[in-house]
Parts: sequence; structure tokens; C-alpha cells
Amino acid sequence: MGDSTQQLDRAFAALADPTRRGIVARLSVSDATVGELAEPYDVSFQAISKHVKVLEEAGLVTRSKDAQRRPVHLNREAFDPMTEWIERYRREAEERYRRLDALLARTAQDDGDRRPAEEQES
Amino acid sequence: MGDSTQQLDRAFAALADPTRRGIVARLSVSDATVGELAEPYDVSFQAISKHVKVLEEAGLVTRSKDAQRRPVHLNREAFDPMTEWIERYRREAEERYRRLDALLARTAQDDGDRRPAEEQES
DNA sequence: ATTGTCCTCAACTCATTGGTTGAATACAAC
DNA sequence: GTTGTATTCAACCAATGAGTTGAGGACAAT
Repeated sequence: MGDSTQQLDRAFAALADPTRRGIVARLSVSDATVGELAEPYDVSFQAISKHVKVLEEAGLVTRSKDAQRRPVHLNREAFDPMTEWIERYRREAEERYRRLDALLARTAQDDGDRRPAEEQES
Repeated sequence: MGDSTQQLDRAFAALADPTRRGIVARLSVSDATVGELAEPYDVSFQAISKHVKVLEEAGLVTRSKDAQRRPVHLNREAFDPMTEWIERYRREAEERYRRLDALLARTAQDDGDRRPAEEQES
């Protein structure tokens, strides 16, 4: 089980929680302390601290140390593996669909040409 | 809490599992029955059935009914909300970064021009 | 040095999840 | 109708996850 696999596990899992997605959205505007991040939510401060930790372990954010504050910063590049993974298979399925579609179009044309003759099996 | 939020929850959570990502990758090649999907894995058949159910509830796959088989089919469009969500905030952070960068560049130039005079506050 | 602020760590609860096995269902084929 | 095949459902278990509260650590300010 490769490391990139585990990294994808963690990144996708991190974004599966609405609170954590909210935190990411907030951080896209500016860096923020845990206190600032917690403010809009109706849960304990510590719960938000945990959420930030999950995001950090997924590599999606980093924390620097400024006196007693730990400003949280969005790690933009860390989102790429997810979109790349999704887009890869989405595109593959899309291409298969187009091939199938083309095949069906050809078959439909064949229907007009030959199929009536072939239906005489009954 | 909107429905789209819950849908994102489920979609991201569904992709957070390597087995389920493997199933999606397999389905990008062609539709498959649960039995075919289970074959490469070293877990029980029922476990894979459950995984497929999770993918289905996330809207990422659909199952049709062909006799006793339930061929599983990838629902390509269902992946878009995820990439759109990620790209939205990724892009927002990117723009902020560029603005900050430009600001820093200006400030650096100001340093050369005016800053020495302004430092006379002490 | 004491106090207040910002934050993390530890221990606990409760719900969810991924896995198991053992039925039960649905259909084809004989 | 019996058998075989493909699949789901139900009950259970162990591990993980999101939440809580209570304590402790690091630093600034007085």
C-alpha cells in the first residue's frame, strides 16, 4: 500500500466533513488562528483544534508558530492529487463512453443496412 | 445544512477508501458485476457489496437489473461537484497568493524609496 | 512572579464504519 | 420443482471518528 494511496485516503477523508470544508473555505480567504476558525462554529474550541489537526495530517494545511498563536495556512498544492485522481478516471470513463457511442452509431447505421435480413432467425 | 453539502460529504467519504477507489478505477474501464469487482480483492464478497452500496449512496455509481446480475455503472457527472469544490477554493487561495505577492513586491520597492524616512518614529 | 490568552493533550462517550458469517431472495437452468 | 448462481440482508465485532470536559504548556503583559 503506497504512501500516495494513504495520502489520498487522508485528503479525501479530511474533506468529507462539512466543518473541515468550511475551515478550508475560510482559509482560502486568509490565514487564521484556531480561535478565529472556531468562532463561527457552535462546537468547542478543542473540536476545531482537532479538525485542524486532521487537515494538517492530510497535508492540506500547515501551522506556523508565531508567539502563542499557530496561524493556519492553506497548502494549495496538496489539493492537486485529489483532482488529478478524480479527473483521471472521469476522463477514462468519458473516453470509453465516446467509443461506445461511436460504436452504437455505427451499429445503428448497420441496422438500416443489414439488420432486417439478420432478423429472419425466428 | 443543504442537500448538496450532504452529497459532498458522501462523495468525498466514498473516495477516502482505497478499495472503493480501486472499484471506481475498475469501473472506468467497463461496467462490472459485484462478483467481478470482488475478484481481485482478498475480502469477502459481501464486503465488496457493501462498498458498492456506499458508492451508490454517494451517487457515484448506479446499478441496473439484468436477471440476477446487477451490473454496476460509473456515474461520471457525479464526480464534478467534488472537483468544482476543490478547484473553487484552490483558485481563491491562488489569487490571494498572487495579490499578496504583488503587494510584497510593491512594499519592497517602497522600502528602497520611502521607508528610511518613515522609520524615524523612534 | 502572577495572570490571562491561546492552544494542545488526555480520557471518556457515542455513533459510524469496515470487516466477518450465516441466512434469505431472485432468477436461470435443468 | 430442485439446484446453482449472484446478490443482498441481518447480526455481530473491533476499530475509528467526532464530540465532550478537564488539565496542562507556552507565551505576553502587568
